[in-house]
Amino acid sequence: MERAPASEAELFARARALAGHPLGALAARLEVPVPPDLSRAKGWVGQLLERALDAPGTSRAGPDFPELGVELKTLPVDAAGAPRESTFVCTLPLARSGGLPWPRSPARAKLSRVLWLPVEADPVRPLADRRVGHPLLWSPSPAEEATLAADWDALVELVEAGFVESLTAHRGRALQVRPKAADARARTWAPGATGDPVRTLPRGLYLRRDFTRAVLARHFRLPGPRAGRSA
DNA sequence: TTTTGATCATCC
DNA sequence: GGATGATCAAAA
Repeated sequence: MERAPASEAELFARARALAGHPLGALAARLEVPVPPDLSRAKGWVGQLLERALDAPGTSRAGPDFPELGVELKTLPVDAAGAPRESTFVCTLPLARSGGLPWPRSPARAKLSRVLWLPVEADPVRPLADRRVGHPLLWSPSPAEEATLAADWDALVELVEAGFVESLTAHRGRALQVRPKAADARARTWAPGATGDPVRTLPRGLYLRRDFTRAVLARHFRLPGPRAGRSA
């Protein structure tokens, strides 16, 4: 396992082969040390799976599999297979979002083709024992894409109008804007209310958990939103 | 310092 | 319990 997968089919086959395996076994095979927990290694699972799937490299710009145009996203899920967290999409280009329509947005570029890889994320379960789930190769449906596009346009419009400081994570049906920085003191430039640039906290675009839950539910028959108790 | 990978910690 | 805002590490 050294070369990058040459096709989507090969990538997906490799991902399927990981299903059911504990992270500890994959880490051992790759000779990667397992941290005691994720508090000081929040990206560890994602980076481990990149390696397990022979992604060309880590921390590069662009899709994880450039030849295939596929983005890899690990997804922390609970015992029922439902996502436990929102999903980071990309940094929000605060200073230059103006005139950037959804079709050419970095968000669309990231989300046009995604290999979702669920991973058990029950915090009481030791990291090494958490298993990889079944993969899903996904592109937004027309309805999903319409929702994403509408969110992008609305959020970017607020930023352009100088409302970044009052933009909270409550905005957006599928996409939301949240801090994305080393800490709360980080600063970048954004349009201000007066039209002059102002320094502000860097923001990222995240996929709401209900959105990814629905994506998984359509494919895997998981409990959807407001699912009742089992009979 | 920025981009990549995300989860943590707190408040409601 | 769940969402929001804050934070952590590696690599380039």
